[in-house]
Amino acid sequence: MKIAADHRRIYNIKPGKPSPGPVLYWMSRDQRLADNWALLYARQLAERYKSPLGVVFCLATKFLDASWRQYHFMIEGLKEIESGLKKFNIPFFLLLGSAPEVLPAFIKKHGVAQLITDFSPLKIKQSWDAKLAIKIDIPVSEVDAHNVIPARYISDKKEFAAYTIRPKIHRALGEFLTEFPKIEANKFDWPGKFLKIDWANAAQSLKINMSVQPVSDIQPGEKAARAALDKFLRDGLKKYEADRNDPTRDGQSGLSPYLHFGQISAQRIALEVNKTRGHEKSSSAFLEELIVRRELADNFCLYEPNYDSFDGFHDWARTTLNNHRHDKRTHAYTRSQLERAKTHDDLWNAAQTEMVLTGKMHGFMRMYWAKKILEWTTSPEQALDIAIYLNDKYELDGRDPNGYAGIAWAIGGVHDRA
DNA sequence: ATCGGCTCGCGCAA
DNA sequence: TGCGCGAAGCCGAT
Repeated sequence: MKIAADHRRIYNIKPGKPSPGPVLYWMSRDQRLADNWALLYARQLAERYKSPLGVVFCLATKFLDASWRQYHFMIEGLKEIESGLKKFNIPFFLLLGSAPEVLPAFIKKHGVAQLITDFSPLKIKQSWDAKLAIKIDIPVSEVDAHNVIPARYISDKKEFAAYTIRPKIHRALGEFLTEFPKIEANKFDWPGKFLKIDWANAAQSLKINMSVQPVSDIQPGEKAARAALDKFLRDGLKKYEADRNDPTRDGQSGLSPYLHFGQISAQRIALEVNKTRGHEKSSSAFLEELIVRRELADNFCLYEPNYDSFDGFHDWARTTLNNHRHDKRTHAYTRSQLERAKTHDDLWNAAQTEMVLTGKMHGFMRMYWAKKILEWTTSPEQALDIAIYLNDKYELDGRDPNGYAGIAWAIGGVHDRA
């Protein structure tokens, strides 16, 4: 008996009756084969309609402020998916360009009958979905493969703070924090031959900043993600409660780059943490970060279109920030000075340098880092722009709802007390 | 260092 | 309508 994807994970972007023909999963945010509800659902449809199944990834020539560091991390993960899909009789296609630019022709050429995609609350993915939907005439469904509790299901509005979403999440966990079925090989062959993907050519198509180099001590991909999880379960979890907020210790999980690219499932991490025993305080603190705070960030971006601007802050926060627009700054720095870690503050410079060199900043330092940018620039709008620019350009886990929500918290009091 | 008063909107209980 | 409460609180008095 197969476990079907929960209907509450599925949202019809474009309703319609599927005709016979191939099922296509347009993979975007959830770049993995294991524990992926969008892939499982697509596989389920292919079984029901006795159809071939393919997976496509559309490589946009640029994505927000992503640089070669993040594209490299992502492309290495996608290479693993290309080879991994072979044993499931599912071809992997890489198209160069954004989905609304390149998918309609592909769908037409291959007679695709239904399209499945994964869920992201970010404006860029939502707008790709909408633009694509009006260009094609087949049904399109979105599956929330990223959240343990689907974002559209847990709440239909912008939550005020963690304490308003937390009880909803805890009530729903019993139903959603369940084991995944294993993906099985598809029974129906995709017609035609496939060329091996030319990854070098794909990299050359990018119009991005190539000077931010890949990092060497975080290995990309689904296998590396699982290894990092196993290491955390073995060595890190027991010290998590005590060490996580000390930037001089290695007390955090290090899983956020993998979570950001969907190279590991949060639900998988939660299941494995729940299998451990004896570190209840650490486990519950970690699950609060992994589930409540992460899914609160998705909720913020889904229901607040101004998640990356001043207008997304509460009235009381905008009032306060407006009242202090002309306060004298003891230090005022340009974006370039901040980017090059040229401030008077050794601690801030160290955090900034850590991010530039390693692609991550300790979570506790991120608060200090962002709040000082507000203090040392001439307007909250400028502070927000600079924080987002730096975060998106250097952090492996940038360009993520967590980043936008975290920066909005630091600069605009989002999810904080008034 | 510690303490108490304070913000203001949400959500539950009554 | 009242009341308790909030991610790593804020601030001034002692």
